[in-house]
Amino acid sequence: MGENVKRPTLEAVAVRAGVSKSSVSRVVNGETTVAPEIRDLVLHAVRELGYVPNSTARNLATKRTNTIAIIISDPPAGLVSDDPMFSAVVRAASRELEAAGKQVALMLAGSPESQRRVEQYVAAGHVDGALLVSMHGADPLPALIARMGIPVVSHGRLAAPWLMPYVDNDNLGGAAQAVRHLLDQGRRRIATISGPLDMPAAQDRLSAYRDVLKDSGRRSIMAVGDFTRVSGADAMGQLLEDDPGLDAVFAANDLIAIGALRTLRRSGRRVPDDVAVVGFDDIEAALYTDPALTTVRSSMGDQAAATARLLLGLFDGGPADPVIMPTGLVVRESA
Amino acid sequence: MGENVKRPTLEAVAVRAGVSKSSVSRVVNGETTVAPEIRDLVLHAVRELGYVPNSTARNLATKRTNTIAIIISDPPAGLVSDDPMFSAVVRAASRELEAAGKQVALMLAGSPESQRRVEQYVAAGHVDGALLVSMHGADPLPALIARMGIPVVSHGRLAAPWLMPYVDNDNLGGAAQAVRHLLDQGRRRIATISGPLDMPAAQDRLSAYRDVLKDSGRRSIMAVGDFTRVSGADAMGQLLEDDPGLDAVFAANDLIAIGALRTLRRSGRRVPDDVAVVGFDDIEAALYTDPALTTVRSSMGDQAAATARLLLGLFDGGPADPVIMPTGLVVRESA
DNA sequence: TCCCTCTCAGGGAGCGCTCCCTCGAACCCC
DNA sequence: GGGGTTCGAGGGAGCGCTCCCTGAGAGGGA
Repeated sequence: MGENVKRPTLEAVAVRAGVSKSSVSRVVNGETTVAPEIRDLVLHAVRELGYVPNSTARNLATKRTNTIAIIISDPPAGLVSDDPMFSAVVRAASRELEAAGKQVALMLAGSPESQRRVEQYVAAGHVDGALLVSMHGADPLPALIARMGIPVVSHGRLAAPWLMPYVDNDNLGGAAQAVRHLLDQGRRRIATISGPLDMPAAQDRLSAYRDVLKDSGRRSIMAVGDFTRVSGADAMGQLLEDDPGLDAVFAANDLIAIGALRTLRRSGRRVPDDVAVVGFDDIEAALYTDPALTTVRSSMGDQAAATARLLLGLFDGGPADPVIMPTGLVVRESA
Repeated sequence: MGENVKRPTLEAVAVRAGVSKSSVSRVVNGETTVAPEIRDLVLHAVRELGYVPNSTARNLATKRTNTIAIIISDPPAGLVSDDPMFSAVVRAASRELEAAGKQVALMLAGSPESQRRVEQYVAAGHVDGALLVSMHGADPLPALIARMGIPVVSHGRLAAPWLMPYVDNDNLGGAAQAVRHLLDQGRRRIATISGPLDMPAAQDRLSAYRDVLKDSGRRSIMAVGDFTRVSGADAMGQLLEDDPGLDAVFAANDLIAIGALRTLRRSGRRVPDDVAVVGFDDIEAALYTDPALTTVRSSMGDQAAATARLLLGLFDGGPADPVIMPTGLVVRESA
C-alpha cells in the first residue's frame, strides 16, 4: 500500500518554528497564554509540515481517549437483518457524539465471547464513557460496565435501573393510550403481542396493556414476540387460533404489527373493520403499510440523541437523572 | 462516578513475578521463546493483579492501532431514519472485523465538517485501515482516504473504482434479469425509478434497465428517486402522470418499491394485475408488503462481510481484486 | 579442554505527547 | 529604585509498552 511517509512530530514543528515543544503543545491545544508572535510562528510551521497531532501519544500522556463506546446488543443468529432501531439509534447517537468532538467505537455485544471482548476493551481504558443500547434483562454486561469507573448511560431503562442513568420513552403512558384508544372504539376482545419479556420496554408496554384492560373489566389475551416481523406474524397466527373472535391487537412494536398485518390479511380478516391493529414506535415503515398503521410515536432518534447528551453532560458534572420522553398516539387507518 | 483504581502496569507485574518487563511483555504477547516456569510465574502475577495491557501505550510503541474505521455516508438532514442498509452493513462488517480481533470505529461522513473530521482522524494515524460504505460520486473523501497509505476498501464500487478494491453486487445482471422478467410477462410499458444518479449502484441498475429495453425495442420511462420510500412514492406519482398507461415498474431498490406500491394503491391500481412492480435488494420488508414484493436478492450483509474480509486480507498481503457477488431474482406476488 | 554457537532473560532507549516546574523578563506600586 | 507580582517560554520527567541489544549460561564438536 501507499508510501508510509513518516509524519512530523510535535518536536519537528518546534525545531522548525524555533521554539520549544511546550510552546507548540500550547498552541496546538489552544491555550491562551501564548504570545501572538510565537503562535504565528508555530501555526506557520504546522502548516508547512502538515503536522497532525498523534492522538495515541496524547492519549497515553493524558490518560484520556476522547472515545465513547456505543455498545449494542447483537441478536444471536443474525435474525434481524434490517432493524430500524439500530440504524436510527446508532446514527443519532453518533451524530451527537461526533458533534461534541468524541470518537465513536462501535461494539456489538452478542455471544459470550463478544461480551468478554467488550468488557476487556472497556477495562483496558480504551474509552472515556459508554452508551448501552437495548440490553436484555439477563445481560451481565451493564453491571460489569457500570463498575468500571467511567460515565455510562443506557438507551432504555435497564432491568437494573440503578446501575446507571438512562433515557427512556414513556412506554407505560404510550401503551395505555393505545389500548384505551382501542377500547374507545368499542373493541371488545383486545389481544396483545408482546416483545421479549426480558426487556423492560416490552414489560412496560405489556403491563400497561394489562392494567388498562383490567380497569375496564376486560380479559387480556397475549402472545409473545421478539420485536421482529416474523415473530409478529407467528404470534398473530397463534392468537387467531386461541381466540378467533378477537377484534383488536396491540402490538408491542411496529415490526410486530407489520407481521401481524400480514397474518391477518392471509386469514382473510379486514383491518380495521374486523380487527384493529395498533403498533408502537412509529417507524417510517408504519406509513407504508396497508392500511397505514396507527401507532405510538416514540422517536428512537431523539431518544438516542438525548441519551448521548446525557452522557456528555456527565463529563461536565451534569445531572445523572433518568429522562423519560413523551410518547403520543398517531391515529392512522389501522385502528 | 466510580473509584478510578489505578490499573496495574506491565512493570508491576514484572516486579510481582520477580522477572523483567521484557519477559512479561513476551508472555503477554504469546511469544514462544519463554521458559515454562517464567511463563507460569508471569501468568500467575497477571491473574493476581488483574493486569490488562494498556493498548494506548502499546499502540504508541508499535505504531499500530488494531482499529478499523467504518466510514459511512450520512444523509444530510436525517432524512432516512430507518435504513435497512445501514443496519445490515454495519452489523455484518462489525461482526467480521471484531471476530478478527479488530476494533471498530464508526464514522459518519455527511457535512463538510464531518468529512474534515474523518479525514483528520484517519490522517492522525488512528486507524490501521478503513472500510467505506455507500459513497456518492461527488464525494471527495475516498480519494483523500485512499492516499493515506493504509489499506482501504469500499462496500460498493466507487465512482472512481481505481482508488481502492471493492465488493459489489452484480447490479447489472440483477437489474437485467428483473426487467427481462417483466418483459417475459408481457409487460409493454415498463418504467423505472432510479436511485441517486451519483451512485454507481443506481447508475448500473439504470443502465441495465435501459439496455434491456433498448434490445427489446421498447421505450424507457424513468423518474429519479433517492433510495427512500418517500422518494419512491413521489416518483411513482410523477410516472403515473407522465404515462398513465404504464403496466410495470422496476424500482432501483425495495424502499422505492414500497413507496411506489403505496402510490399505486392510492391511485387505484391493482398490483400486479394493472401494474407489476419489481424491487431490488430483497430486504426483509419485501416479504411483508401487499402483495409480497418480487425483487432481486443482493444480501447486503454478505456483501458487507465480504468487504470486511477483503480488507482483512489486505493486511496479510491478500489480493486487492474487486469482488462481484451474484444476484438473483426472487419472484413473489408483485410481478 | 577450549571455542563457538545457540537460547533466553534483562536492560534500557525510544514512541510522541503533556504538564509541572523553573526561571527570566516585564510590570507595578510606594 | 527596590521588592514583589505576574506572565509566559523552556526544560524535562514521565505515560506504559515494545523491541533491539547485550550477555550469561548451556550445549556441542574437535
